[in-house]
Amino acid sequence: MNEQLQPLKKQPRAGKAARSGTQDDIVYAHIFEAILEQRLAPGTKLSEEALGEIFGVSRTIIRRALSRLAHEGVVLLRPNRGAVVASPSVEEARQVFLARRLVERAITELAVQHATAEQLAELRQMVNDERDSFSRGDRGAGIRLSGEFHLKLAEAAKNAPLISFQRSLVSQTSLIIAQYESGNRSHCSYDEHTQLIDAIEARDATLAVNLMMHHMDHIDSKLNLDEESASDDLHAVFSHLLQTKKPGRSSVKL
Amino acid sequence: MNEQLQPLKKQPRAGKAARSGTQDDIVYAHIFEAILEQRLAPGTKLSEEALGEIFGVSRTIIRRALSRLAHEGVVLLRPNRGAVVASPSVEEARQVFLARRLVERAITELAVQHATAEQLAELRQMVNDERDSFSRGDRGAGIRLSGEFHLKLAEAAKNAPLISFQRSLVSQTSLIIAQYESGNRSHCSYDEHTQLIDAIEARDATLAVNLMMHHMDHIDSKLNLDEESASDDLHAVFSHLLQTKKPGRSSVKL
DNA sequence: ACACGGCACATTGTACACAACCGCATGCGC
DNA sequence: GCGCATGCGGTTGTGTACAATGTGCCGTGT
Repeated sequence: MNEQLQPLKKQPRAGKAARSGTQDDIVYAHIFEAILEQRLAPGTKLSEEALGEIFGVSRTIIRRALSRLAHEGVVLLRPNRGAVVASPSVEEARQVFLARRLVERAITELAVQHATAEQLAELRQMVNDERDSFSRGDRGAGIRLSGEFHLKLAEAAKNAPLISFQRSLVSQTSLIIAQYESGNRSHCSYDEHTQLIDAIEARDATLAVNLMMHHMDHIDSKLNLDEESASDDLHAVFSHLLQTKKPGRSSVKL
Repeated sequence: MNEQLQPLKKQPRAGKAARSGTQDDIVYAHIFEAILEQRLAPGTKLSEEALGEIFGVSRTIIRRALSRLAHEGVVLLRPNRGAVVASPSVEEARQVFLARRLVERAITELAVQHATAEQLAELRQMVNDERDSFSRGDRGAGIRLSGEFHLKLAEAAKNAPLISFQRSLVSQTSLIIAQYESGNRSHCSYDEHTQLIDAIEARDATLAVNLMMHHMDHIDSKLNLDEESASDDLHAVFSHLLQTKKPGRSSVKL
């Protein structure tokens, strides 16, 4: 219960997604990463005090990070009752995907217009990183990098509100993928990402948009939203029974 | 400096936009309203302590409200340097309007599909309130209600992420209108709103979308973004010189 | 006279202490 | 035996003290 990390004051945190930034960012990134990698299951309670001890900061910092996560939809903040990892219902997942189609189409068109050579190079680099993660079998990093690819693409569209919205959608999508993805197939084939970059570099808006829409089709075709639609509510209802701090033994005694 | 309001603990706050909710909401709504009504000019510094005294709450509450306003883009939060009322540049305004066209189109299509009779009735009621405000000459309330109309429409679209995004876009749009609107024309003709409701009620998606797009055209044609485009960067740069707590005397001595 | 450096003030960032609230368990009454 | 009231533990909500940072002013040196 009180296994405490280093107070992370001086930790450069070269690893993973932890941006070198304020303590907020570090805590935020760590929790977010833990959620994406399913080390924190949907429904898990996120106690402020416990997190504060773990990261060696006060509840103030934790609270801000949780607030930010709640704003992006990956954490649910219940007044007077604490925060839990969000467990998006099938309906919520559908809404997120609908919104994403909309936004990705617009982003693609804008990126065709505005993407610079440098940005395209960065995008190609990200696809490489993504491929590496999958080849290493690091599923969590793969999901995260794949999301960051789409976020980077949004930056190429040069529209601040869309970037912000995309960030929220990508976060939620990652959570949904982590929760609903069927089988062991790679959820976001990097080949499609590469083709997309090619189309953007060729300034072929029609092709790029078509590729993106097919990409979206592939993503949600890999999720078994339809099948679980009946049991979904139950899963959400009972998910708090499955709080497993340690992996394994995650079943509930009946 | 220390003219303090009632501690607002027991104030039912029947007036205006102050929803009956937590203290956060009240402070948030008041500051937001003040910004829309231009009682707080863009660039004005929002000191936590001063606001705390004014509203009779501690800095904790103020800080949350400011954070929320910053999320919606109407307040700029500079680390270690406090919060100021955002002063969107022409470029930022263009980005917001681009995003809004996108979102409003989608919302309109979805609203045609999903709007209930009850929601349509509420929308008509809001148009009435809006007309009343303009006939009373209450420009701030008019801008706010007009924004709330578009937000209500988003709710009819039944897509949570879009609603959240629309809330942010509407807030920023309101600020832009307050800052850039030329002349004294009503900025958002309620006639167009009424026609839009009619088209939605008739389930005529094509007509509704056309009306909405024309509505968007009208809104930004009323702003003189183009004219100020040359001086805009300068305006943003020098806006901190114009911090006028008292109206009048807002010019900078050269 | 101007520029640079240091000091003092003001404001924000953080942590902590106390208060309020919720959920649960125990025990009483029916 | 069942249902409800009440007390208790724990968690969150809020206020406040202290630390850290940024800003502006003033003095000094060139």
